[in-house]
Amino acid sequence: MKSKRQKTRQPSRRPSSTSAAYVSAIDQISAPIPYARNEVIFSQGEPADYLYKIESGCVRAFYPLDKGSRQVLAFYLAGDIFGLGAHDRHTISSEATTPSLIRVIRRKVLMGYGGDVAMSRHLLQLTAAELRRARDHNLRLLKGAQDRVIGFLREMVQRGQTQDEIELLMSRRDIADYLGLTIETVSRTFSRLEAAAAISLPSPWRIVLRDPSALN
Amino acid sequence: MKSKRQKTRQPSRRPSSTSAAYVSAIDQISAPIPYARNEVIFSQGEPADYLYKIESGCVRAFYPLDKGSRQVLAFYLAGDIFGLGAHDRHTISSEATTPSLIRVIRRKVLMGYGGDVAMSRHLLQLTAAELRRARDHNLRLLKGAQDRVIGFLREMVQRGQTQDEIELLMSRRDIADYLGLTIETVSRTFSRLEAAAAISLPSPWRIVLRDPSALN
DNA sequence: CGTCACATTGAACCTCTTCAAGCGCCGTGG
DNA sequence: CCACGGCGCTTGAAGAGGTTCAATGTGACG
Repeated sequence: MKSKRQKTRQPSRRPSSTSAAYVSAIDQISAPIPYARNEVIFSQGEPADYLYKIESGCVRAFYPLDKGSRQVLAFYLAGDIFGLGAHDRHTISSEATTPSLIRVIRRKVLMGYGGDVAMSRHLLQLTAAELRRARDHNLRLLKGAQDRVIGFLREMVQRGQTQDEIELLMSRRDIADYLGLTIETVSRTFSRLEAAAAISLPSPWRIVLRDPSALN
Repeated sequence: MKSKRQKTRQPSRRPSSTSAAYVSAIDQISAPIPYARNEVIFSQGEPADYLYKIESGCVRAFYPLDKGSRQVLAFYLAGDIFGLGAHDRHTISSEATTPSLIRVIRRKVLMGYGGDVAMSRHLLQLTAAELRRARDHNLRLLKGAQDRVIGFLREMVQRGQTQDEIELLMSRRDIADYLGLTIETVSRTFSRLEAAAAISLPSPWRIVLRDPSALN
């Protein structure tokens, strides 16, 4: 079903050690596929044959827990690559939190058939970056509810495009499952931050940073 | 300084996808160095030129927080390799929790000068394994105190050699900083598990699993 | 216009933290 | 050799913070 993509390969570019060439290579050997809200991208236990790059939208990576609850490990936004960290089969699941465009790339195509050195290193760097983000998130889970929410907002600001406004592409449940809180606590904390004039919420999915310094 | 080791290569084994060849290579190009209790192995911000493999003992990897407190991200035991996940400089610190023997290996030696494909992949697998453990730990931090402690015990059993007995190579403070609890809560939880006949504590650093099924 | 999913707000409960004291081990020094 | 002092572990009681249960509010869509 996806055989014709295979032949679209890099003609004359030699593999440099920078990441730029590979990022563009990913763009060239794949087409964006639309995913609906809450649509499954891959599930725990499935063969990890593909990598994914987000064109637009947002994805949650999570462990499914018993009876519908889940622990969200990470959010991926436009430009992010995910699906790493699996040897053979995926150990986590992932779904779109909002309608998204996502590029799907076969691992084997990326690696070349024999295994390309520079691409290996690139994947290693990406995985190492994931590791650092997972560790940072560990830190966040130790603090109180307010600090977790603030940390989340700062992460969104840092990774988003805008400086003083955040477009939340995920639900309160997603945020709560990410921060290890209940949706009630998340909502209450938002309200408290608004009362403290640190932020304002024109709508539940739009957050304006009124006093960015108050988030420290 | 490392020229003569290079020729010590596996004679007739072709670079298979298993790790065995590289693990033994690590053992051959390094000698164990003794570290004292609480001795610093590397600190946040230092150049990440080396990898480390534990011969015996235990190491804590952690983020230093303000005023002496710290978040322990992982423990490394005999056989484990650590120092991964850094591009250029270490983002975490690490210290021995107990007198330990640790092999120190230059990254560049491992990688060969041009970059060895299979070794790249091996490091990628190790980093991916670290990522999975960091994510598992994330999960653990969401549960209640008793589940965190039980999860810790199960991890120690799984990674240790013995089946029904655990030799704790780290202090209560290390455990508490790892689980995001206070030392009081850790101690209380141990006592409660002992009262419930799930474990027994002949000494503070020795735990006997009396009822392994009770840890589920 | 009604329904449904999601977000917000309130009050009681529960768990973990905090503060404080007591215990046991081991090394040092008289 | 014994006494002392320090460090780490244990245990107890009060307090804070988050969860739980419950009700209300609000926007999207048929």
